[in-house]
Amino acid sequence: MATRAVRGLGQYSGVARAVERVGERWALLIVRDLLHGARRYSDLKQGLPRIPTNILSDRLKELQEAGIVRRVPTVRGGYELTPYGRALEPAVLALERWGISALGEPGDDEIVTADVLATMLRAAFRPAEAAALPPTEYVLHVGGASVSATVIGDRLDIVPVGPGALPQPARAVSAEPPEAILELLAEPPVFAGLLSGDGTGAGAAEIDRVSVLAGRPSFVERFTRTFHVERVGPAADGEQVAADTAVA
Amino acid sequence: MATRAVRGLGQYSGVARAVERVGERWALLIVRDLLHGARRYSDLKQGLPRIPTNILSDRLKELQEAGIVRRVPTVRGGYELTPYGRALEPAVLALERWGISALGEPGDDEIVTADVLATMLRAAFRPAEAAALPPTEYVLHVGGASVSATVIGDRLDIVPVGPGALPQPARAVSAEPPEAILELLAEPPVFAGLLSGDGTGAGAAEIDRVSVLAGRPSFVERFTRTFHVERVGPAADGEQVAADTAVA
DNA sequence: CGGGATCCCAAGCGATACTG
DNA sequence: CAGTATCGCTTGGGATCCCG
Repeated sequence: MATRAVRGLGQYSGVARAVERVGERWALLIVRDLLHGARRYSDLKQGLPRIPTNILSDRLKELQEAGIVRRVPTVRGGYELTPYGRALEPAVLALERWGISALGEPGDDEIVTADVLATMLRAAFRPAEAAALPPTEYVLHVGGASVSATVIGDRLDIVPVGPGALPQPARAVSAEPPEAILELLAEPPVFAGLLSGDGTGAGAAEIDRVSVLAGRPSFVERFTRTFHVERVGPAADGEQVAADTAVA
Repeated sequence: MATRAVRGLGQYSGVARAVERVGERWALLIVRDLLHGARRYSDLKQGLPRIPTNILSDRLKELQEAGIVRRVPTVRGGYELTPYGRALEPAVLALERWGISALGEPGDDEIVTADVLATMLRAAFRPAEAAALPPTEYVLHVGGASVSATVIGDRLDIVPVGPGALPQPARAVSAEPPEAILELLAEPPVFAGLLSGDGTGAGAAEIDRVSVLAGRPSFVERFTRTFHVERVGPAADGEQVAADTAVA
C-alpha cells in the first residue's frame, strides 16, 4: 500500500510541499522520464533499472493521487504527466543543471538512457545563443543511448534514434531537416565535460575525446555554444568566504 | 551514523546526482534556510521544528561531505553554504514556485518562518516588472513571521524584522529606505493566494482579506505585480490531453 | 547552547514470487 | 506485459538522555 503524507514537514512552504510530493525516492526520476512524453510501465522500469517493481507501482500511484501523473486511457500501462506535473519541468531542469556540473566519473553500473540524455540537453540548451546559429541537427551517442537534437532558431526538438528507439509517431513538423548535421560519439563523462567545459581552454581536453562520426568537426564548437551549463564544482575549497555574512 | 551513498540510483544523470546529494529528507529545507545567510544549529532547528536533532546533525554532516555546506569558522555552531551549495538556489526557487501554486490550507501545526517567507518572496519576485515600479519597501507579517522586502529597481533585498529577529549586522547599503512603504498582515493561505492569484478578478478575494497596516492600499496592486507566480493547480482534471502524445 | 549517543519502532525499500 | 502480494530487513527518524 502506498503509505505517505502522514509525515508532513511541518512548514507552510512551497519547497516543503514540493518535497512532500516529489521528494520520495525515485519520484523525481519518474517525472523526469515522463517529461519527454508518455511512457509505459515497462519503459519506466527499463529506464530506471534499479527501481523495484513494487516501488515503481507505489510511486505511480502516489503521483496520480497528487495529480502529477495520470494514465493514458488509450495505452495499456501508459502514463503521462498532467499539466500540474509538467509544471515541474523548470525545477527538474534546474536540478539537472546543478547535477551536471558535478557528475564526476560514472559508477560501476550507472547507465545513460535516451531520457537521461534528452534531459541533459534540454537543461543545457541556451535558446538565446542558439537563435544566432544556423539550423543544425545533432545526433548524439553517449553511453549506449542515442538521441537526435534538432535546433532551429531558439527551438529544440529531441527524438530518440537508433536501435532501441521505437518508431516515432506523428511528428507534427516533419519539415525537411537542417542541412547541417553533426553526429557525435562520446563517453558519458566526456560528454558531461563537453557541456560544462568553458569551451575554450580547459574544455579542449573534452573536445579531443569526442568522435565526430558525421559532419564538420568545426560544428562541435557550435554544439558547445548551443548547449552549455555553468560549472560549479563541489567545494574546490580554494576561495575565501565573505566572512561578514550575517548570522541572523 | 550518517549512512548513505550506498544506494546510488544507477544513472549517470544530473537529476540523479542532485537527488543523491540533496534528496534526503530535510536536506533541501536546510539548504533553503541557509540560502538566506549563515545560520546556527539552533536557528536551523527552530526553523525546522519537526526535525529530530540527530537528523539535523546527520544532514549537516552529509551536506558538508558533499561540499554543499561548511562551518563558519568564526561562529560557534554556524553553518553556511559553499558556492557549490549556493548554486542550488535556482533549483530551490523553481521548486518553491511549483509548491506555492498548490499550497492549499495549512496543516494543523504547520508554521511559517522568516526564511520560509523570504523564500516565497524571492521565488515570486519578478525583476522585469519591478524595474518599472518606484522603489518600495514591503513589510509582511504572515503567520507569525515578519520580513521586510525592499525593492529598488530590479533588486530585491529581504531582511527579517520584528520580534524574534536578531539585529541585522552591517547592511552594506543602508542608504535611505524608499519613501513608499506598504505593511501587510495576512493569514498564510491568503498570502499564498495573493502571490498566485491572477491579480484582477479572482485574486480580488485575497486582496480583501489582507490587512493594510501602513501605506496606501493601492500599493497592494504594486505588490502583486512585483511578486507573482503562475498558478498551476493539481489536476483540475478539466482539460483534455493531446491524445496523440507519443508513447515511445 | 551545540551536538553526540542510544533505543526503538515502523516506514520505506528491495528481492522474489505470483497473478490477470 | 502490467502490475500485486508477501516477506524480511535495513535505516531513517522520533524521543530522550547525555556530554562538552
